Amino acid sequence: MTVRTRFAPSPTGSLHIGGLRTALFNWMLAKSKGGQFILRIEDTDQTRFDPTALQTLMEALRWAGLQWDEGPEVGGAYGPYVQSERLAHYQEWAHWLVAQGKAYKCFCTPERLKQVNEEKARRKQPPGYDRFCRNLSAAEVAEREAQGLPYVIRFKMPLTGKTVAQDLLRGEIAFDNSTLQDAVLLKSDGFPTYHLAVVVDDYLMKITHVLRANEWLPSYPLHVQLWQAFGWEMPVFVHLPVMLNPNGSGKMSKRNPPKDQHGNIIPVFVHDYMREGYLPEAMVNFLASVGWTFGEDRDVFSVEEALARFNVADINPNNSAFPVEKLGWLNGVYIRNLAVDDLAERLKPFFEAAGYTVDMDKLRTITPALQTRLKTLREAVDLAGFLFADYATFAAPPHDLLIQKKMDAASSAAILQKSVALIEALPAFDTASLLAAFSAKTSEWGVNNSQLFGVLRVAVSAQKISPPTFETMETLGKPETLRRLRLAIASLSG
RNA sequence: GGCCCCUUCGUCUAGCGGUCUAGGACACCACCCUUUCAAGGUGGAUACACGGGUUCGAGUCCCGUAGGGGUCACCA
Repeated sequence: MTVRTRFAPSPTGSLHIGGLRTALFNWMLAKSKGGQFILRIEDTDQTRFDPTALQTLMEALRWAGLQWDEGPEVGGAYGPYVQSERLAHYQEWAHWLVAQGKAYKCFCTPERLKQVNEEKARRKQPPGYDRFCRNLSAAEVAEREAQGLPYVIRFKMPLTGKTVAQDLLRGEIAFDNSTLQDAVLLKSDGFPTYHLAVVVDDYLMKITHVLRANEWLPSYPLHVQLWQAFGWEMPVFVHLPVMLNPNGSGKMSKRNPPKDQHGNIIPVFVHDYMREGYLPEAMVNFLASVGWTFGEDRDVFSVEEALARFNVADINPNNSAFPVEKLGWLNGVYIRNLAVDDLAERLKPFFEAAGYTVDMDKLRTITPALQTRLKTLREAVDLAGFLFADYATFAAPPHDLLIQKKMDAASSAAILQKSVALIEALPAFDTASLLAAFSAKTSEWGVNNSQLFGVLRVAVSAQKISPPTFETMETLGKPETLRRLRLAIASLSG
């Protein structure tokens, strides 16, 4: 039997980082077994539908390399893959359950439901539907239908006994049926709830393994009962651990975004990570290693290597804090492993997004210096954006930035004067030549490396932190370097 | 609160009854290197939640307790 897994998000907004991991595990299981990975869109809540979400979702999945074998834009033998286009199936099966006596029509209004719950709250009873319509006689039902009253279809949960659910990671989980509800299967607008749609579709689409967030565990017995009521053979269920806030205090939420130790907001959407310049390879490596381990004490691995040894049963069932710091480190590792030209190409759009016009020759010149300094691609803009700014707008840095430890304006200006002369006399203008020429002068000029290179750095970059000074100079070119040094001298003497 | 899940360093984790004086990684600290910032090198500190069992032997199995998390919609 070929393995078929699915990722079934609802298009209500951007893709959550946790959703991407759920998709990844599903994809890994299918791909590691030579099976199919299906994308299904669960848009059964008309009130929360976001028309832009589907595109965003597919973009994020493709960015991460999780191409689906069946689903929107690619089709497949079990379509359509959008639930709002499959209403007839859900209605058919919901009414089938009613005909079998396993579900019933409920005519209770939202107002009555609210009243029931308020009454229960007053008596300190747990909330829930009181099953009023479950006991309606055939005549009473017929009468309400004749009146044209709207209704929902509810599942007739067994009142006694236990529902035993199987989870691959946890074994058997038993629930007392008496604690379970008569859940709504079909809403009054004719749309199914998640519970009905997920069971019907997983069956119809021949899904063999359901990997979903463990938030679904509480409604799992309902699903088990549904599968049994239909008489269908269940897929294997795996409830995935949830990624919590970095401090472990709760789910990573969109409304209260988590913060790191510096008070910076930690993004929860995949698109935020794309925008910050995380590499998809690093992101996949990272997500795969939260809840699952490659083994051999290895933390850096390719997705192909992961596929070769992936086994769902090895997933760790306990929730985990979202290790952001590790993601940054991993992304840095992947950046450092990139070929220089590749990195330069990936960096280009980030400079452009910041409004700079990118000269690829310049970018390639400075890229090796940036490579060991980045955790994200976007950080390159803060570090080296000045290289791509219009030279005409360059303003000489202020004194206090220029003047290094144990130096003053006069000595700094003097050093810069000598530097101008040295560069002008230099036959070549590249990092190695500059380094050799300047290194030879420190003792003669009575300064140390830190002082000399420091004043030069600030003079050409106007930044205290920058890529290495001579790489920066080479990238700027000789005329611009000299111009900036003279500007600094003028600034110091002014 | 009811129900359900989970519990090894600050964090992600290895461990599936003896090889554990508990291994790796991130973060942290120190030192080295050094042109700022990084990267790199070396070293260091830090964990089996607690209490009972089972067993010759428990981080590993069982039961309690505690803690954390999830969930209680005509949302998914």
